[in-house]
Amino acid sequence: MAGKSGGERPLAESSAFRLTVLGTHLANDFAEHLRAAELTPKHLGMLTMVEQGFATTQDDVARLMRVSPSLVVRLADHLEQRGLIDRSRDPANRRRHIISVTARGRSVLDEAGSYAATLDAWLAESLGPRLDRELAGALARLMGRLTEG
Amino acid sequence: MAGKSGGERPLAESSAFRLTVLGTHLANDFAEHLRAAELTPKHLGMLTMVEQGFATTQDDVARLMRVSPSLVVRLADHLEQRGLIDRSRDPANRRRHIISVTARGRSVLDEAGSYAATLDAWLAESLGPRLDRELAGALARLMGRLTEG
DNA sequence: TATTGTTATACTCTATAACTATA
DNA sequence: TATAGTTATAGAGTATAACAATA
Repeated sequence: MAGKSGGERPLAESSAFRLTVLGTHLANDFAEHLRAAELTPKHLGMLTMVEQGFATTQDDVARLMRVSPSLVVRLADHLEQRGLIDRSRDPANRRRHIISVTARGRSVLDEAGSYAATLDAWLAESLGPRLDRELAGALARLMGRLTEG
Repeated sequence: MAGKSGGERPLAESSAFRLTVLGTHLANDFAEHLRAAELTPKHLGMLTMVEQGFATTQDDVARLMRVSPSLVVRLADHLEQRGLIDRSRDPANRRRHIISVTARGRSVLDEAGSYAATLDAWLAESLGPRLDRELAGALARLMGRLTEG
């Protein structure tokens, strides 16, 4: 009886597990939508982290998104080639690249936001007004935890 | 002014976008934890869908998880080799493989559930009792939508 | 002719390791 | 000696297409 049916809640009822399932489904939706622009959800994530001011260098992005620095190079190359970000040396520390989102990058974010609104509408329709508002509140809090720590 | 700053909520405040970010982070945590057992989050997802009765054949799994049938073959091979599922022909329709979770499979799910509980604890600690309960309610509803449709 | 599953193949994503340049 | 970024390489994950078996 070593941890056999250990009294805990089953995996399928765990909020963490449910968040991964839902998150994966929605990430698939974003991926399909972004394919036309030759972008992936990770590109969008990086763009957002920079635009929101949570990351200003590639190193920031790597830590925040928990991906390898070499992947950030690829993402940044890709975004820069398409004119969605600018890279400039930090004069204070010439090892760093300071990333900024261009006007075209912001318009990509706007367009993605408008697609996100259609997904949000599906959520709202599934949840009804009260649960939808409660979900939004919880997610806002959790995003804060991710970007702070 | 073609959809420039189109009055919508910014991407970063979309619940759908936040769910993908959170879901990806948590999926990373699951992936790290599962690595020791040579399993991925997708293996766990398949195991759960079968154990919960939402999928009984490989085709069900493919549709429910939105992955290709050929990937399901690989996942099933992997799980079967480790004794976590059984595959048997459906006598009523000999094209189908009926999947069932073995005792060892259930103990893997139990162990994963106990890891999920530690992630849930982090969520609860971040949210406090009320938001945590509200999140759980919203997620339960949304999971229902995924498995029904 | 459509469904279920399988195999062969190729491609995308991502990490690791070795390297450059700054500090 | 440590940090930021890059390059080269290899591995994991996944889809597509062609196929076999059954309905």
